[in-house]
Amino acid sequence: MMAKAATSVDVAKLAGVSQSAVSRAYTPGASVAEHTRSKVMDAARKLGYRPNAIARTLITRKSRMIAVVASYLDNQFYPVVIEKLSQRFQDDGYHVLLFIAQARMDTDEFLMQLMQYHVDGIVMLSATLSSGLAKDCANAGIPVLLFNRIAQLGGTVNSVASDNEAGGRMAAQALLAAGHKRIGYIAGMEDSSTNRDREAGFTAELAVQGQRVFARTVGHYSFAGAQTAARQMFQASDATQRPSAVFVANDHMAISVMDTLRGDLKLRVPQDVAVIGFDNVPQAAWGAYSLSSIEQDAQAMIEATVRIMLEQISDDTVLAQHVNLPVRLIERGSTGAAV
Amino acid sequence: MMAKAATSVDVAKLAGVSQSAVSRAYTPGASVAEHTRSKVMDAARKLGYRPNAIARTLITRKSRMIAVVASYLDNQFYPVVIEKLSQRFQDDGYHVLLFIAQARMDTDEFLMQLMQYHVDGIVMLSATLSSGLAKDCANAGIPVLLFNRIAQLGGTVNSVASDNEAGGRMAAQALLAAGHKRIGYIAGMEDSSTNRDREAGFTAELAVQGQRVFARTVGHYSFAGAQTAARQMFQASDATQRPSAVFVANDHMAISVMDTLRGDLKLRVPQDVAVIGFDNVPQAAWGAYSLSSIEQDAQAMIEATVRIMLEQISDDTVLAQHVNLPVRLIERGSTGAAV
DNA sequence: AAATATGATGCATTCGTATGCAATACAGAA
DNA sequence: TTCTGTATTGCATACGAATGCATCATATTT
Repeated sequence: MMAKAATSVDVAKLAGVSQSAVSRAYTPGASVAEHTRSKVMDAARKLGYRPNAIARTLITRKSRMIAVVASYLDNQFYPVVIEKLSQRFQDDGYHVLLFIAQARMDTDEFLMQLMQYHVDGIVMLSATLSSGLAKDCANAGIPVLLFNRIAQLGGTVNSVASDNEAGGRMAAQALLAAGHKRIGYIAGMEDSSTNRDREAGFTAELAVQGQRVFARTVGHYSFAGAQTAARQMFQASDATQRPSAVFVANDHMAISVMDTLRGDLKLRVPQDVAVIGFDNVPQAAWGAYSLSSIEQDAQAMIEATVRIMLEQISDDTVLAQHVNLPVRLIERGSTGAAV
Repeated sequence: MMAKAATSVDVAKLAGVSQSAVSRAYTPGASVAEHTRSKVMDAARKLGYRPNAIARTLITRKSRMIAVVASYLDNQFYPVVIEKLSQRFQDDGYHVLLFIAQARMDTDEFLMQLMQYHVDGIVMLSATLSSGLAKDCANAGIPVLLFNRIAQLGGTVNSVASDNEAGGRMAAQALLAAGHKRIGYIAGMEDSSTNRDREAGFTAELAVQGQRVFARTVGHYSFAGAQTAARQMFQASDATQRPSAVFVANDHMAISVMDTLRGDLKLRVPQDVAVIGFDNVPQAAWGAYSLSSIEQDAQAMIEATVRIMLEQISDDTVLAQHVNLPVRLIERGSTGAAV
């Protein structure tokens, strides 16, 4: 057993043609007679031949592999995106090399390894990459795309994101329209572009209506961090000392906030505190939460991502693109809307 | 721009040595003088040289890539596993090629593509593979491991799973101990080994105590399917006509069941119906659900998976292994336990 | 029938690295 | 000093498929 796999030479021999003919039989658009092609395919079938993608990559310099870099998959937004993104790439004949960025390891170091595999492109779902590495990728002709965040790295890096600022404004409008006067904000990571933009839109819209953020704490986009942030914000026993509504920078944290409000602090949602999140992850629709949220159009983001990557792979003179997609308010029970 | 990457030949030229010397400088344990190695490394640094993993794979026949096949990432059990599994493989210098099995495509066809990439091993997180393909993999010397399911494919395929039968028994014991007399079961996929074993253990333990399953519906491991299954099972308005407790084949469905019980059917958990799930996904601990569950030791499963894969990669005479790990009951509010 | 265009095929080379083998250098031993 | 052993090094080749170029066969045109 463990018979060494058949090569194009073996197939050629059996089919009575040259190795080139075999190669051409597998190359769409190549110049081969239908007659020869079928001879090749017959021989290939008999031998169980499959072209060796590694050897092909070596000479064509296209691996048809896309690296996808993610960090925490706790936040359900990412698994959903990874699943759909993989499917879309697969539909176009690309394969996804998944890299989980770990806090304890050097992301740059790992990306260098990916470059050794000659990936055709890199999609960064979470961690950002250093400007030095961005330059390396540009030099190597490997397109890079930041998903759900904005590039602060000059013109070589693409980005696909939602209109987070507009989303922040929508969240403010929803809470203001419900008559809230004391509105809090629980931030994600201070230095992330999503947090910055969501907060900017949010405070700007509050200002339009003559309000300011009543309270602000930081949850670092983590479940545990959000719990702490919620406790800090709502510790006051006097109801007038705490917000009557809160905008949480993403759903992942918002769910943690709701649990904390109800469980630890014995506050009702939405009667005592209205909560609105961002992303519209699947769990936001779960009955126990019925979380109002600003929906990101994940499907559109994915389509844009795939389109841009394929464009840049096929033509490396295409300039970096920055896509900003519209978001949408989904009102549910957590802001007092009819469920 | 887009300078073609430096090759070992370029480095050799600059360092004044042969290409072989460069190769050896990067091969642990190869015969190179320290003097030459440092000359090579200096030159490599100047040129930004990185060994080409593709070319290396072609000749060594080891890609250091592991294919991970998953299907639905909705069930949070899988994202968690994928995240940790990727990290563990990364720690050992392996890279994960992720394949999302889609219902509409032929999984076998896709796996053939993976084999073209000369992956060193395949981990199947969900979809099973055909016996024909299993044989192909064995012939090609590619170890295959079924994660969270048992192989029904003879001796060539490894598997790592939990003791699902014991888990089913634990679930039954927990509900019986609470005094329930009408106990239902909501099944996953009828033909999956997990469903089969969990149900077998569950009904066996009920039988020991002189009970039978009071009602049974099928949720197919999907969120929507579980909703339907719950409605069917609990439609009776007369409380004595419906179960007072239900074991749901996994947490993903159990959460859907709880939502349906509370939202649609206006039943309280655990007062009207006790619910217990399987997997102990992160969401089971969320305050709004506080779902009792049979915990799978994901970390141990991952360790076993990595260990087996690495063993088989380094020595293809190692026989297929079947690991069955113990599970543990986690009692929470949904079965009336103190929260 | 001769001239030209078109399609099909094979030859030889290439991609970048690893490795068996022979050659060399240098050490210590006799 | 000469010989034997060991550590380095370079040469040449292999991995498996793609492709430019030349060749040859067939179809079309005049």
